[in-house]
Amino acid sequence: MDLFVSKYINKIDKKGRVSLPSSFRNVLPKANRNEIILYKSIKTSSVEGCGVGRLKEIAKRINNLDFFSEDYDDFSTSIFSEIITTNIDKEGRFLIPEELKLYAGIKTEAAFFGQGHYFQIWEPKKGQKNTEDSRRRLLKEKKSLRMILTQKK
Amino acid sequence: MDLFVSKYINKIDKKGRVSLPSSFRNVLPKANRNEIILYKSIKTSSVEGCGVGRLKEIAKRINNLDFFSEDYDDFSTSIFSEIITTNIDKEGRFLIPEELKLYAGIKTEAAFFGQGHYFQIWEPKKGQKNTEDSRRRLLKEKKSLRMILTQKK
DNA sequence: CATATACCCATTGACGCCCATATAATCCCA
DNA sequence: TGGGATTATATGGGCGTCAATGGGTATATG
Repeated sequence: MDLFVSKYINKIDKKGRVSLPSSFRNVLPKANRNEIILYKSIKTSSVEGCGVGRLKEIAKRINNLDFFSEDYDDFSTSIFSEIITTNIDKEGRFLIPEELKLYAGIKTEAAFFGQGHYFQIWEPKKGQKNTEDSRRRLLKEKKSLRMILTQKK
Repeated sequence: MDLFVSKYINKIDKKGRVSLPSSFRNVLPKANRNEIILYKSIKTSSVEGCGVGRLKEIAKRINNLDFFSEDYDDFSTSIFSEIITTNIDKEGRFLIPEELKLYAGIKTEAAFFGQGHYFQIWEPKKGQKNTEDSRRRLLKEKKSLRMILTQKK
């Protein structure tokens, strides 16, 4: 499985370390298995994360923009300067920077939610609520849900 | 990681020295790890910096502009004639030239913003404001943001 | 000679690496 | 197939190393 799936709740120890769920670690390419990137979610109060490979693709796209345009600066500021790289230790743990923990309201426990090509880290209760809200919204639109699930390509 | 990412705020000591963030130093090629180039940002009141290798890339970008346009002269004058090379000492510190500090309004602290293939140095508060403004502009253009972030492949 | 800059050394706190344990999952063989 | 043995995962803690910072002294440069 090369996608981030499922949900896990892990503890944050005194030093601020938290285990990246084992199944998430296995999604990372063997080459860069000891490094991930974290950033504030744009739409939710959670932290999002993924492997560095995804960042390199984004870098490539930004680099193709007009170098002297305002957009170029905006993208590179909003993306590169807000991204934080974190190292994963031999036990599979990493540190969530203080600023990001604050943004997501995370204190002693972190809830990891697989999102396919990336994952989200929530304060457990907020994450739970988000799941419920999101499911409720989805049920209101069964039609479009069916469309996605039955789509042939 | 071979890109300048994240944000760091470092102090400038009495002698005017400031540490280049460790993760930024690691982006520089092992060969020229003790030298960077600095110049005034064209579009913002910040100082931009990068490894010496990046110069060639900048030259190429400018070369792609219309040779007879005003922009060509302006960019090439503004950038090339104003570039300053600076040495990094054994502790990873360097001096920001007085003129550049003045240009960016930097006094006692320097905020380093990763920008992918280069970085910016801001007076912390101005840098903070720039980040917010830039993010605001981008959110107005959700479409283009999605274009950059969406992974297809 | 005066100022600026490079080199050396010291301090502090954060982080990485190592080792240890408990619990859970998996395996393996009688 | 059952149950003990092995392995993996999550978690806790000690300790050495490194990054950021401060300061003294030598060296250079005009």
